[in-house]
Amino acid sequence: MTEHRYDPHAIEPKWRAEWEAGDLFRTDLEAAVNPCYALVMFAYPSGDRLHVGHWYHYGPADTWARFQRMCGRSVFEPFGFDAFGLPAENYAVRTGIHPKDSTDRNVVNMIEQLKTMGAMWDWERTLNTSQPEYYKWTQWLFLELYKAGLAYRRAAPVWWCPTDQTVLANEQVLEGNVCERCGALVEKRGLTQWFFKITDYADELLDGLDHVDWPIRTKTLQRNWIGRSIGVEIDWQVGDGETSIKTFTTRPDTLYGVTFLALAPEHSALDDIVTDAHRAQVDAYRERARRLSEIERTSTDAEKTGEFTGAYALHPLTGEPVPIWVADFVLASYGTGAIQGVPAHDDRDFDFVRALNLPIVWVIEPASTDIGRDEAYTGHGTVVASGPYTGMRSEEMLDQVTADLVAKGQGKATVHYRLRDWLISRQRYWGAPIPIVHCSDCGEVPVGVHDLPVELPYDVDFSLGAGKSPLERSDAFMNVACPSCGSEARRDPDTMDTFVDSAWYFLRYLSPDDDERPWNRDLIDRWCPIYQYSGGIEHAVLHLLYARFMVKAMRDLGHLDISEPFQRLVHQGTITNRGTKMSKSRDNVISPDNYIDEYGADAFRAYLMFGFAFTEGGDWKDEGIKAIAAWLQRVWRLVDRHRDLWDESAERHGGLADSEAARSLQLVLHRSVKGATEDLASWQFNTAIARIMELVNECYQYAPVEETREPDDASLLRTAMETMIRLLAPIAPHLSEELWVVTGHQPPVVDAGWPEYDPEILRTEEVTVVIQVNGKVRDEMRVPRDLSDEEVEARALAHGRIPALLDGEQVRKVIVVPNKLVSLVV
RNA sequence: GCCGGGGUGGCGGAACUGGUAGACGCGCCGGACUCAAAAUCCGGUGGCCGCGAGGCCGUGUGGGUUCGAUUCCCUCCCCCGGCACCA
Repeated sequence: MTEHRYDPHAIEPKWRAEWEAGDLFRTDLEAAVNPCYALVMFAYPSGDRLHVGHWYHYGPADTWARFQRMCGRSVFEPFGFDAFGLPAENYAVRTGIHPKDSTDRNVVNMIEQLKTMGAMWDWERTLNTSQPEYYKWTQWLFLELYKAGLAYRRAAPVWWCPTDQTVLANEQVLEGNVCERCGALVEKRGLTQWFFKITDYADELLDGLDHVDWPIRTKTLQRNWIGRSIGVEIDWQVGDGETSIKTFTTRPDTLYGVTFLALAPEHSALDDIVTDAHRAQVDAYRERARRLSEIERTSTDAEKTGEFTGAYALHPLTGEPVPIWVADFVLASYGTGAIQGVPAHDDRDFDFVRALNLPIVWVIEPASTDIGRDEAYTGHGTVVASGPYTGMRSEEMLDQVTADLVAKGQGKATVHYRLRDWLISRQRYWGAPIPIVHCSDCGEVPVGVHDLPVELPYDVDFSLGAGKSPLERSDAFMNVACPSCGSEARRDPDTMDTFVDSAWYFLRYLSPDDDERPWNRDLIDRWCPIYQYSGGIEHAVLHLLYARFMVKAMRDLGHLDISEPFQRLVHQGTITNRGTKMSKSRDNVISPDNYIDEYGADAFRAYLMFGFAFTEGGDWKDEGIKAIAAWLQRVWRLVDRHRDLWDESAERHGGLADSEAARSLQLVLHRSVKGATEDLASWQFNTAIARIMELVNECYQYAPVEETREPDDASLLRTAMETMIRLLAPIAPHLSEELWVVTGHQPPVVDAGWPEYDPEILRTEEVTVVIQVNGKVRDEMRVPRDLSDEEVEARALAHGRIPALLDGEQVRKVIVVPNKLVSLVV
């Protein structure tokens, strides 16, 4: 028997070439059986080398997809590139290399490396958002939304990044004032920009979350971001009823606790209501507020300030006058820009009256009495000092007072959202041009569908202009005949947010070469919603929200029949090095290349799956990959040592050996299949591999190196190893393919079917039952399965040292958990 | 502050609906093989006490429910992520 060494570098390229030659991963989309669209978030080609993060995400995702295919499903696993965007453009500005050139080069290099992963990607169906064949349809989407009134242009205070020289969407501003892309501090500017009306879908975006199988964390992030507040708008008459002010509150049950109203400094009614005696101070206050940055104004630490307007509003229920203040902690952008001040039951209002020495009126008593009056009580409780409502539960009053206000015409039930419309225009070069023409006669005119794409010109000075889109410098691009009247007009110089590109790419994968329509509706009906999506949680309120919006909007415009794009979602964790995120500036980047050169792609994949819990990630350890590489060698040796079992000339025997060792192997075999099956299905790769390790260990136990085997044993051992190879196939695809052939089978192992287990075999004849005395484990016994409770109790009482432990004491209670334990209480 | 997630051996991490805590692996200790080492194969490995049988303790803290709690309830502490004058 010659020893054949496991050499990943010989095996891996060989099998990848075979798979490619056999067109193995080109899914027949029309003839799909039980379709499984396995989607990974596509890649951003900003560098040309894959990093550990790519492998950590894509390797396990492919393992999951391979598992599904082995289970008999038609699996579609595409890959593409999110190629437009800031990093490529900033790189271009820095180096002078055109973003198209660097991006195209990076894509080629990345594909080459991605192929070494041995994944099932269908490279015939790939896409690149920076290609006209793709962005033509991104522009088409824009026009569809525009026609439906879901894309509109308006002047608004928007976030501006001074470093990237462009506006940003709210979702791209982190921690209140940091650019998601470059980390610079952003500022507010009043600009005319394009928006998508995502707020029209706020309710559906919220409610739809109840019907998708996503991590709770992610759903919570989206829910908080959308921020639905159900409340009531209350009308306040000012003076003799000439003017009225609307406030928004979620707590109308505190209405009798109102001691002031406060308006945002930008509130439009201020000029009308302020009295002459207070006008100078109020104007000065407003001017001060205007000068303060958004950051300073919205800082929770800042001492609250305000100015009395001299005006009073009439309390809608009591008719009492309520002083009206202007205060900068009230935001013009939320609700009605005016609030009812209830210092007793709102933290901010409490701070406000503390700073300005205004009165406090308590109207809700907490259930517990140990709450002092040195802070606001924001919970619910019993209503006091509130006219006819006194004595009610505050929750009750909330509904009642809302109904009463509505009936009297002094209020209406309203819902407010934190979500704002999606700002999609960017003053940058490297993106899809907005397909709008500005005509001095006709105004904004959409480009005709047949004139799409509006091509992004290559030959443009893409250096950063002072707040202007680089495209604006290109007369060749800008000057165009008005599509409506034919007179000279100018194109919109902005490009679209790259999140527009990525909001629909998954629809395009199914028919990436179709130049007649953006997507093939029949195929989408068959393959969508996407059965399984995987990617980083950092997109929880960006890409994942935008894509959901886009699908819903396209459904309403009659282009789709689905309401949610992604049925199931998982997030990979992050791999760190020495406890911190890998980055070039920290000089702690782990390069996959070195490890793959040393251990092979299978070992690299397997390490990432075994060394971490997929959704958690963790710190890179060199010893970890060494260990898994050694284990793959161990697997190889196991099969290699027993090659003669598959010798054609040897006579094969059926039947199972009836020995203790054989029964044990049989049991572990079926237990491993069960465990690996369940764990792979739920992305628990580390435990799936643990189950396979147990099987390998058991095979070694069963056939120690020096021992000869009986023919019957050979049959069982052969089955065990063949099963083991198939269980390993999704994880280490190259090695498994090789072993599958070594053991006399036809490739590919990915179509060899998934092993099944026999639940009857797992139901062993004997079970170990634990005996507890007073809750402590004292002994255990082997008994026949499914023994009656009475018999188990009787045996336990007589077993081993149990009688001695009980020492004649009366057993007061006995609990029997069938086939597991018996608990004796004395 | 609010919302979400999490705290388990020296380490990575397991544990189904409450039922033997620590699977699997790393590391470490021991054995076999070897002139030797590496590699490999086999065994051991939560802590403390004990020659031993065995006992006690142990899943961030303190309490509770239960025959039995990593799991359920309450209190508090710490870590991670998100949101943050959103009314």
